[in-house]
Amino acid sequence: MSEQPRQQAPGAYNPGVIEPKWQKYWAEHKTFSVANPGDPGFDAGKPKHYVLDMFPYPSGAGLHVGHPLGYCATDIFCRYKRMKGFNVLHPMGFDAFGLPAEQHAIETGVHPVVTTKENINTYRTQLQMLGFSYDWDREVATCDPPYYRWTLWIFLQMFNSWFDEQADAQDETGRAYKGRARPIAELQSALERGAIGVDDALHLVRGGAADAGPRGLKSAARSRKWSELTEQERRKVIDNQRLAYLAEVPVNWCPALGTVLANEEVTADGLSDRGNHPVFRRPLRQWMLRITKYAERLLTDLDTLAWPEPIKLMQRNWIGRSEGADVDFPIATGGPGEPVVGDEQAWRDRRAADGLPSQPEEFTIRVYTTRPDTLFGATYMVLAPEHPLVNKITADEQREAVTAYVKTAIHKSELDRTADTKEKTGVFTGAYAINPVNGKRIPIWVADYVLMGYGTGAIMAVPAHDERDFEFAKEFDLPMVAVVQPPESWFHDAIQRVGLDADYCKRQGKPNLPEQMTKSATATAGILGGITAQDARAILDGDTGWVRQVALPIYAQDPGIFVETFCGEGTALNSAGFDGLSTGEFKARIAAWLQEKGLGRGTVNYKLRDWIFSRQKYWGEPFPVLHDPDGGTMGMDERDLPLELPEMEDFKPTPVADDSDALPEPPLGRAREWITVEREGKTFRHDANTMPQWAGSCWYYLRFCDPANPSEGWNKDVEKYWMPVDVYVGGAEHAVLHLMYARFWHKLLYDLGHASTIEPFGKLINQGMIQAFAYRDPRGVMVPTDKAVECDSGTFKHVDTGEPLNQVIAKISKSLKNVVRPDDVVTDFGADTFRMYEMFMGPIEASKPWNTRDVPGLYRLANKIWRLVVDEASGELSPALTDDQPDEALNRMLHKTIRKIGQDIEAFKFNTAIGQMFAFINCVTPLEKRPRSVIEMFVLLVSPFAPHLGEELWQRLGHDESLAYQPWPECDAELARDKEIEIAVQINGKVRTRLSMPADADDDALESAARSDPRITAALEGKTIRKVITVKGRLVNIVCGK
RNA sequence: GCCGGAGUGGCGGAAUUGGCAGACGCGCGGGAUUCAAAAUCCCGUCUGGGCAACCAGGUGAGGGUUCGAGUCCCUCCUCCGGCACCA
Repeated sequence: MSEQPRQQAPGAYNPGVIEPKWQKYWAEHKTFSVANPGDPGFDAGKPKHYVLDMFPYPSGAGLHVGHPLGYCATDIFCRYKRMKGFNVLHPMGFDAFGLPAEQHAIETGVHPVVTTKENINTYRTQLQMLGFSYDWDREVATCDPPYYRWTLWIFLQMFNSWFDEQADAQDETGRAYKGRARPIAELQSALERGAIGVDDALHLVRGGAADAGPRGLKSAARSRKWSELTEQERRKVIDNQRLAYLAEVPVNWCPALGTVLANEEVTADGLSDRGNHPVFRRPLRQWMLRITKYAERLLTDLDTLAWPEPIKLMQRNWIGRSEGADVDFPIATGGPGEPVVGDEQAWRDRRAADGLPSQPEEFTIRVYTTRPDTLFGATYMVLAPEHPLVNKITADEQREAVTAYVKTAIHKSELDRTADTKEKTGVFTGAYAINPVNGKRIPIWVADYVLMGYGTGAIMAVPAHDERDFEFAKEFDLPMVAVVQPPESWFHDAIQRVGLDADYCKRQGKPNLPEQMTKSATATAGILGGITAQDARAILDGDTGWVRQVALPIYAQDPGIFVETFCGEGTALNSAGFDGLSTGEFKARIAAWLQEKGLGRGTVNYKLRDWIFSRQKYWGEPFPVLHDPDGGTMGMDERDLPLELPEMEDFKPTPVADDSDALPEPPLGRAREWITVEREGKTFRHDANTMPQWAGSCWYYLRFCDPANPSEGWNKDVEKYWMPVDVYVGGAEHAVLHLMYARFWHKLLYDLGHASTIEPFGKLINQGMIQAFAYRDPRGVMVPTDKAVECDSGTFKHVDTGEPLNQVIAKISKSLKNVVRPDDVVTDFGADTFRMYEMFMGPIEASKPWNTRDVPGLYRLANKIWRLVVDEASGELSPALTDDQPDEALNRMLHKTIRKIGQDIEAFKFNTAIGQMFAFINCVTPLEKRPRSVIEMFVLLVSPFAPHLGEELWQRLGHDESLAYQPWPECDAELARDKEIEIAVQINGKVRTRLSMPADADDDALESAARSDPRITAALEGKTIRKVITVKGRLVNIVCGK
């Protein structure tokens, strides 16, 4: 640190002394511990406020200056709220399970428990050093058995619940909605009573992984009564409905980390969120949480939250609700390789004769589409490589090609499969389906541009009106039929911008058409045939008239001639009885029509997937279940919780090759004694997986309410008092991870009666990222900060090479060596200065660069505040302090400051609140006499920002008690009011002069004052006044002409 | 590609939501104090012209609405964040 402050005078401001003093005082007096309802000392007369920080993962590096940004904000807010008379719950804890500790253990052999404890101690020391007013009695760490006991307990609640989509439910305000979780026992009894049929219980919402589950059972148990099912079948029916369930699903397998990852933990590049290792798809039997059942509520309840709109939007996009239709496409009869049997008429006849929807379920392909209005344009179908029907329908002569394709597609990493090239690949299966709306036979392909994870894993392809299908059809020369007529402007645009597709025309026997078209109008006319040269000219000029006569017929006949496809809304075409309908009307009608014809139904679909909840790791919560030898799984008895992790020394995953089919064995699998449980002569096994990092943070805000409760996760009454969290502050990187998962758990707990609100977090504030300077060499390569040196006046050079460097703003990262630790700043300037600097940097939500150069400005502020009270030379109270009453001007400044700081804290605008402190200081410092009452109030105003300084000055001003619960100063609006204000006088919108006017001067007074001002009369000389606009308290604008 | 957010002095940022652009801080320049320095205090600091009062221009670029635009509308550029073959 270049600028070392020094203390000389005995009474000089010395944060190195006063800060530890007050931190000790707060700890000893438990100043910030807050009582729960029912506890001694609880004050029921006060309103509550629950202010929560996103608790940190205690990494080995300790806090850097980015972490405390949000913590400073909430601390100021909490201190303010206490002074405003609230019971404030402000806890802190540690999200302590997770990969890095385990990685570290593998590298160093130090047990995660040890490193985690050490890191937590470091974090706690750093946080206390910054003077945050947490209630440390409520500290929790998610890796402590007394904590994760209840994480397991919540898991058991999920395991022992099902989601009843028909159930009536209401939120805490009484608003009614459908669908909620219920105990699984209620499903069982309903099945026994026959209140729910087996078929209903088997009806599984798509998107749940169980959909791909026991297909055999599905048809075997279908249409049978509960009493007719075997015990095993019954158990499968029940297990299929649990909100926590086991399923074999394609997962994101990361060999380098030796674990499976959630979709949310895999980046767009197909790399692991943590560590950037490649991730592969492979099927594994996994614990899943049925978050998809909550998709609708997670979506609609966003509207009730005071969250930043961009975060809500990210969640909406992640949930990805869309409306469309499911349509069943029968597989063509006669079987693969056999002669074509069905044509349109034959198919219709058969349907009519049978009065039935075509074929048994096993021989239809169900697709989901958001554009059922384009059904008549479906000219082929595509199955995802993982689709279960691929194998069944593939014709013998295509089998080899299909198998090879499927194999490579499935083993492709996410990276390859979503690579930017997006070149379409695929293989024909040899089989055909019947387009159910017109009976046309259409080929069925397999292609990896269709994803098993979305919709039904199969699509109807409408190349004329879908970009991907269009590309695919062009690649493989599949037929296209236009069924939506685009608006005229589209034709102009398409032809002018991208023209016609030369290659396509060549392949289709229309050689060089676009090339020649552009040459001359006559050539165009010749090529298109049947149109005049004039029309052709019009096409080239992009004139309007030609669309209906020329462009549309070409398009209707073969949309492939155009380079682009039309995916927008228009008017139906080539769609039998639906021709002429707008896309909207068509969509509205077709759902009912499909249903009536037994071909499909309107559906809602979500992108949200069920949550893959197992990790093949040691350092996480173990699953509170027992697997029996028959393959069944039962939840542990709640009384046996917690299930503690076994002692282990080696956490390495069993190595498995990237593309091997061998199952990876998690470290827990090697803890033989722990994992096997003998009971009633049978050998049960615990699960070798653990829960993902997010589990513990899904409910920590509930434990904070009642952290020491030994017999429950939290007491219901206490929860009811504190919840919901009123203000939640943390980084935007959790927009779709933690914030979605926690909402899901909370809703589930609400359904089961363990939580009293449908949402856990009321107001959410996303703190911005603190960045730091970094340096870029002439080639654009980033250079670590310690390799850069400042030359004269703002230019930088490389230490070794001497090359000039550009100073840029970058993320704080170890590799750039631009990490700034708060410890150094606290050592040099004190925590109060650190806090005020972070708050003064800019708006809390904005990203902004740390600049150590700016810190002394806030240190100066702290010193100036100090000197208002203390005489530096003697260490006594400043002789300028008097018992006089403040004059009018000083009172105005004081009350304006009270108002501004209070308003700004409420609005989380701490930067401008500190700006006001500067203004106050600049006003008061020069005064020779400073009324003590005014200074005392100011000390209170400053104290949330600089609490150590505040307490010390408060004490020196003669108060025995901490100021933490002193009433916040009240603003007297009358005293704060300006009597005289400056009015701008404009001529034609340009300020010509300023007048001092009484604050309450009316429009007439303003206008006449403006008109009589000599400068204005001079400027208006020879001009006619057209209009005069007056804005009370602001300005007068005189509009005039020559 | 799609969806968000943001572009204001040398730097961080203000601007009562359509009303005096650049508050406040940093930095820089000048001065006071000091044997000297640190610390502290005072003055100046958007750009161009003028000794000055003052004049002209100015909020990423271009257009528009308005008495008046950093703020609202249209087109475009740049940076940051999210999603990405989602049928």
